[in-house]
Amino acid sequence: MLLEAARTVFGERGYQGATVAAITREAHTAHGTFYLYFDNREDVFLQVVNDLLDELYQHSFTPIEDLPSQGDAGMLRERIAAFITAWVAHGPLWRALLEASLASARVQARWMEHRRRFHATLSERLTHFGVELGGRALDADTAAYALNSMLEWYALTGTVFEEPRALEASDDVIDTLTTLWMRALGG
Amino acid sequence: MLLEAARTVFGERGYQGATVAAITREAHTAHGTFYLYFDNREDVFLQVVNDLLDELYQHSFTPIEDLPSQGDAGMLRERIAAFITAWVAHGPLWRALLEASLASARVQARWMEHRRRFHATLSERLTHFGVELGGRALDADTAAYALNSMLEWYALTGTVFEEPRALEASDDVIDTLTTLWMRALGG
Amino acid sequence: MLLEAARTVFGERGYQGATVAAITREAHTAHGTFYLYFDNREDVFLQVVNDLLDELYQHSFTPIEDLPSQGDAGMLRERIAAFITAWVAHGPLWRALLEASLASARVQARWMEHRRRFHATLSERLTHFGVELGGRALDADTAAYALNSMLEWYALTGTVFEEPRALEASDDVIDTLTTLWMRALGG
Amino acid sequence: MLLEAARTVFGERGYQGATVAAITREAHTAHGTFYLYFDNREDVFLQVVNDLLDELYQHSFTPIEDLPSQGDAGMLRERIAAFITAWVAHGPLWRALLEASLASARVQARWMEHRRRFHATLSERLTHFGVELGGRALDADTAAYALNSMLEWYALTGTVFEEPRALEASDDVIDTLTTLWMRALGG
DNA sequence: CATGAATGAGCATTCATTCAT
DNA sequence: TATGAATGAATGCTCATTCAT
Repeated sequence: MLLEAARTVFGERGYQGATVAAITREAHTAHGTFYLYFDNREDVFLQVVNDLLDELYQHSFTPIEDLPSQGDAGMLRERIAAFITAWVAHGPLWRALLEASLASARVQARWMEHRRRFHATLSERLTHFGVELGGRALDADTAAYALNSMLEWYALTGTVFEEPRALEASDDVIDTLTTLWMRALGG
Repeated sequence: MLLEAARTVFGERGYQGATVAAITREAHTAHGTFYLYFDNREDVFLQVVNDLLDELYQHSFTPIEDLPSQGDAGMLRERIAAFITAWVAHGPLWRALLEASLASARVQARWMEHRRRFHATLSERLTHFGVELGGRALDADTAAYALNSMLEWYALTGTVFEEPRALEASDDVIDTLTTLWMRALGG
Repeated sequence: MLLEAARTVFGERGYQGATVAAITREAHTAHGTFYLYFDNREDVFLQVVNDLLDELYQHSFTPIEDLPSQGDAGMLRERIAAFITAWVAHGPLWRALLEASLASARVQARWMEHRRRFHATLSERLTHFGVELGGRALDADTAAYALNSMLEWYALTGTVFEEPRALEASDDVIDTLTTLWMRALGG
Repeated sequence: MLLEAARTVFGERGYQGATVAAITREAHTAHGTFYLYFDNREDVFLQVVNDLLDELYQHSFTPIEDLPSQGDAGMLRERIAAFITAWVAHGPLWRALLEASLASARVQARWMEHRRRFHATLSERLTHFGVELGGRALDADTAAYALNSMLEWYALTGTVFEEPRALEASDDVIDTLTTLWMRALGG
């Protein structure tokens, strides 16, 4: 099937390297068949990453119910573990997503939709629990954005830049990231 | 001069969009002249970003002498401000760097060299000051990597994804990022 | 019905622009169904224009019984009006006919058959009434061909080239064309 | 040279049939060389027909100084002969022009510019000499347009539709066309 | 050192036509 | 009769790279 073939090829050759010819070759179909199902590479890529984005941002990171404290750090740890694991599991495709986001405004927009929804949720939580910065209130939006950036880039650089450290979701890594979050939020 | 022209063009059109023809046009030289000085686009790009990387990782972020505490948070704040400012100042070129890193292993390697040297320094500091996680020692490498990821991705997404939040280095943003660092490090 | 759909599509998109897919889409039939009824685009176009050509050359321009004179210019005027009106009524299809005639020898041949029959009739009339040129006899064939060319191209350019002048069959236009004919024929 | 090769190929294969590959093959150059000199087929065609259009409408048909009368029909005859000869000489290219005008708005516009300038000149002449229609003034614009249409379509159909009658500019043909003009104008 | 014309491989896209169901 | 998925040839266009001058 073409969608699966596309997924394979995007994983193997990235976004720019995935030609329509390569996809149809992988799928054992004629070149023209591709255009029966997709408008172009951008279109097929959007279909490929759509599920992935849903899984990452909706399933693995549902709203945090309670401000994490030293006591119930367990829930936060779980989310972080799920997030990192999801990235590690589909590394090559995330790399392709990054590439595609630099080449296609539509792909970028799709990704950003998901990210923003997640930030909004997170920011809301931080605001609700009144995280403080010294005496002043911590800018919840910025904090949410920054903490998410930490996870995202940690995960992305693992595959994208082949940083061995970030290539697997070991317990030590999860522990450290969780602790950083907890402390940053004043837990 | 060709190198300057290349810098301009990479800034305007990104890495993939920067053709040799565009660079020579900008430099008012003949197309063939390009190949007297550079092997190809990858080569010229490496020369263009070299200075930038030096500036970012060596100048703006020299080793931190003391573990930041609430009292002398000033120094940390300064470094963070310098880091973010450096990214914001050359946004389009960093975007091009990201693009290039996905297309060229050599560009990626060059960037990673700089990053790793910085991580090593930071990790060393954290180890030296014995940052603790609960009773166990915090994994200094991972923590250094994660905290830097936070800054880097915060800065990158500003230009790359046109996230308005991260497009300027406002005082509020610097404050928040500094606080997150301080707390994460147990300050 | 496919034939009607084809007529619509040829009118809307011209000959070259009318794809088999567009015709079957318009007809709400499957793509393959087209080939049950027609060999290809040329074939269906021939069927579409056949009626049109009959109408134009046989109905609107039946033989002229008498040499027009200033007195009974009425009949000639009527024919000319009918001819111009027929072209104006189906402008887009005539445009398609012109296109098709340049792409397909068979379409061209079909059109020419009709034109030649008309010319023959007209030429015969001119010969019969002994139209003279100075002292010598006017070349009836050439005259018939030229006068018909005048009308045809006047009508065609209206739609084909969007010459506003020739887009409607106003009384003034008909008058002028009639007068030119009458005088040319020595009436 | 590419322009000459293009001219040859347009003559041999028409507008639609003239692929860039055919032109470069004829010119013994690489495919890409074409795009060094032209933007696309439309562009090269415009350059090919530009001279032709100038020649036809400016040189062969300069303004008529005096209303032709039976006496000085010579000048009118000369113009008509020149016009018909010009068409006959480059038949295949005019055919291509007709094709191109149906496919490209820019080509059409270029042709129409020339035609309109010619019509304006002719119409002006007719007005100046006060050609009359019965008692009323003949619509000079329409008459000029129609008489030109006669010549144009006579000439075009010769090559385009391989009407043997119109394939050469014989004396008899020129005589007849001249007479038709003279009479139509009331000479 | 500098030029810029020429190259040609590479890729996306369209569409008439076929054929198994 | 009708379907519509599949085919693959054909074509336009880009651009890194070479090389004779």
